[in-house]
Amino acid sequence: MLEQGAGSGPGAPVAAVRGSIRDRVESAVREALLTGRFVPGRAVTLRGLASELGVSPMPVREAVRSLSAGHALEVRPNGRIQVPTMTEARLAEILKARLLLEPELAEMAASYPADLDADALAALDDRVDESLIGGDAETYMRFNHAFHFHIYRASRSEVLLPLVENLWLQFAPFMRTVYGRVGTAALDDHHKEAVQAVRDGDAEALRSAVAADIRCGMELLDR
Amino acid sequence: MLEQGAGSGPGAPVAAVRGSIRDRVESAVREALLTGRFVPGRAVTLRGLASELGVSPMPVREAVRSLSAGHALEVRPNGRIQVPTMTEARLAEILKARLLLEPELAEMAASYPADLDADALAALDDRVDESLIGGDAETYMRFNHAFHFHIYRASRSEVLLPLVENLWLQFAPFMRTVYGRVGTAALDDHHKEAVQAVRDGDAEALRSAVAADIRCGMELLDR
DNA sequence: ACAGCGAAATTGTGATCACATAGCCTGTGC
DNA sequence: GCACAGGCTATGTGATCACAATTTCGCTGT
Repeated sequence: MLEQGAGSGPGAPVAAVRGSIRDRVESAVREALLTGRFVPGRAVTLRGLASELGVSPMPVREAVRSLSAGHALEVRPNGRIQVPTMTEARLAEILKARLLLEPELAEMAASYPADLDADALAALDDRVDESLIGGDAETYMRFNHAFHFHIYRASRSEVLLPLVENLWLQFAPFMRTVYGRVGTAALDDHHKEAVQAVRDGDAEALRSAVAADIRCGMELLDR
Repeated sequence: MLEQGAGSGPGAPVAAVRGSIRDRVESAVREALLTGRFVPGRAVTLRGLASELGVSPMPVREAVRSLSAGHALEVRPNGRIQVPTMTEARLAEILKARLLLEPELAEMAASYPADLDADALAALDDRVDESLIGGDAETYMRFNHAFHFHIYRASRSEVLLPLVENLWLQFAPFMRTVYGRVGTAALDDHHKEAVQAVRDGDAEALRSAVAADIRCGMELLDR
């Protein structure tokens, strides 16, 4: 379920992955949350994750603790851990926060056209469209995330960006269940406008495109 | 240094030592950061904290991991942990984020006048003024934090509030060093206007007062 | 067949140990 | 006097063990 790349055999440090085992675990869980492989309400156990990833429970404890600090995972009163369930109030707040922060990041990013790299962005959008047609929700979520954060990362933000990353971790699992119900075909994003804004170097247009894209995803939920 | 017993002054609720040792450790460190007892650049070691608090390094590891996830503590490339140092860019972003989120929380809070409790809020502001005159930066920071979050908590926010808490953890240690240099006497907040707005039940006025208060603290830094 | 109870398994928490590495300090040679 | 090398210490990381609380499952009695 969570295997990532090369075999996790002992003695094979897997040069590609960086640093500590804890970081690998955290990356794996983040990826699972962002692509919707972890469904809301799903129980997450330390030993379970540990054995899935072939590591001891120790690094899992720290990774899970780190994620639950940002409400990407939920620690229930009895101590058990699970993927948070969504409520109407929480979703409304997440969308409010997104509309406040993400357009701001987009506007900041417009100051660094080289980092924005319109061609790379357009290529990502193509992959988004492909997966939309294919109806593969997991792939769609991966590339949609990549598209957005390709823009946001260009802002070179140290503060807003981590906040937004947390927000995505919080609503991604829920979105996956929505796509499971209504499918992905009905989605129409505003990525094209964003790409054009990047090509034009129009910061305000980029901000608007991002805001429109977020609102668009929101409307999907009224059904 | 980190004791959180009866010695702590009023206004320092410190979450009444619930449950796990890890939570106690995390609360203690949060409190130390928010009141400026942890100065930027200060080294934080697991064993050091553990012995200070009289616990084993294990719960400290998780508490520190949790805090570093929100950039309240910084894990350096070599693995060492320290209170983050402030940069101009980071500070600018934090203030931008505060101006985006905190007025929003204030406006949301206006929907719950009972929770806002104008009298309690005014009492907190009195304590803020007292400590401003006394020049006790640590007490001032404690009550200023209590004042703001008394308002914010009334919003019953589940998403924005944790984000703002993280922001405060990030800039509080730096503010302490500023107060150490310029003193607290020169501070003029907009708390009175906020209290009045609460009494009037004027959401827009409350939002403006909070925004003005944040901008005010920002101007202090240009010197 | 079903409700109630008790044993067993699961799970998070905390402690202790082992280890590799990065700092730091001291001692030595120039 | 100063630069450098050596060992020594401090520190984070990961593993394993013990334990209490909770859940879960199976058994029993009616």
